[in-house]
Amino acid sequence: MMGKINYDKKSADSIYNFAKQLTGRSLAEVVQIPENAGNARSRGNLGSLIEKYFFEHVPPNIHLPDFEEAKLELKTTGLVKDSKGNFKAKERLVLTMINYNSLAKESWESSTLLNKCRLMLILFYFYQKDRPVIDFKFPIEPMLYQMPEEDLHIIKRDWETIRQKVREGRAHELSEGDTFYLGACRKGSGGEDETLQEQPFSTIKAKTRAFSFKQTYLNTLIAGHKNVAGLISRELSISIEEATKQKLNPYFGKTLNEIADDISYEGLRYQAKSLKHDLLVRILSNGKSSVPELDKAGIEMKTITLNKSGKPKEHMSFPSFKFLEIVNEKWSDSSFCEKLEKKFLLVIFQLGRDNQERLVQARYWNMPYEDRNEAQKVWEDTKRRVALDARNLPKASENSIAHVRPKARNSHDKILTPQGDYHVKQCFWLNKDYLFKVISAVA
DNA sequence: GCATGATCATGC
DNA sequence: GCATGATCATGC
Repeated sequence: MMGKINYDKKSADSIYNFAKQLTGRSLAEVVQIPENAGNARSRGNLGSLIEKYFFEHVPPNIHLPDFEEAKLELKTTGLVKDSKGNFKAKERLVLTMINYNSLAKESWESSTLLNKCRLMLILFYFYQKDRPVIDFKFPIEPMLYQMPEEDLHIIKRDWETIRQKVREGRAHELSEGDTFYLGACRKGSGGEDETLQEQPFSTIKAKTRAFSFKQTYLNTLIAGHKNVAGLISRELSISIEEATKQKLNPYFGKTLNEIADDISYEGLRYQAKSLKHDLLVRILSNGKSSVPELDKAGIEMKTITLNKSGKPKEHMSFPSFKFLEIVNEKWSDSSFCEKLEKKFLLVIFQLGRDNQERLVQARYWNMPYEDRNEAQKVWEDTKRRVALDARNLPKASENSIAHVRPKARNSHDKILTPQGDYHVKQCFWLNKDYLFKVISAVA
């Protein structure tokens, strides 16, 4: 245990410096946690334990920053390691609960969210399954987070998008795909016994939601590349949509060959089926292999190629699922559900009479609520049928929106089914007829 | 011509 | 070694 250094509750810097004592240590290594703290020692909320035993501080009401005088909100959030051993966010960062009735009346400047979370001290612990929370180490320095100028206008607009949906009486239709960095995430049980909330402009009750920073956005903060110069011009503070359009503008109407020439891309010989996607990533990132702004917002870029008559040539695939997992999964926790709640950047190519594909359109889209419900039916049906016979799954002709088909390296790329045999890997696909409807609708 | 099954090259 | 973002190929 360390000698106790005092801190000044009125000073964010002082609180920040005090918090640094945790770096490289666990809570239990820094302060004595009473034995009688009971369950809290092992499974309690680490954030509350930090407040109580480390800061010895009692926060005011939930609408104010935890350190009211310093206008500083304290957050404690988990890290895990990715396959390369780098830290990434275990989950999204919940900022504050949404009250639909008051949100509808708020302005951004006087909002509960900004008032509470304008300045945050974020403590990152390394999550380890089955260990007591007081033994989780804090492997990296705490972060004093103030919304960066180049992110602020995007977060503000996200907030306005959410408020707008509430003002339209559509709080029950909210989805994380509505927005870029700030999400309205589900909060609470989510099961059959979920308590739903009133909303001001509709009699339909809505799921309990909270404002949160998307996991993808948090990841970029952790990776420390939030300041990389990329898609967005800081001076202009333009929207992500506008920045995308500007980047792609020179290439509309051009063939793949012409585009590749323009950006000195040598890879056209290459036969990967992701050629167009790869080309676009290079354009949007100025030659790099990822686009930080799309990553931050968790945006899925998908290409659609139209045949000569203007209809999509192919269905749209998603990552494969595992037979043994889907049978025990819940729709709201499934990766297909998570994907469909995202925002998509659809980049459209069209095959011309000369058999050349040209870039014709780029648009943002997220899947409407009713369509997500329809996709859920396909998913539920798939779950049910996998348990009965993994070789008999929903076909494209059975539903207007989605179906299931193979997605594998080849016919030998198989995994175990509940029936005990091996069958080629499958994934969910959005039907091309549905995609045609999507891109035909006025933006 | 469409529905379904099979497969590509790449990057991590 | 495998997931990824897709396109190719075949049979009806």
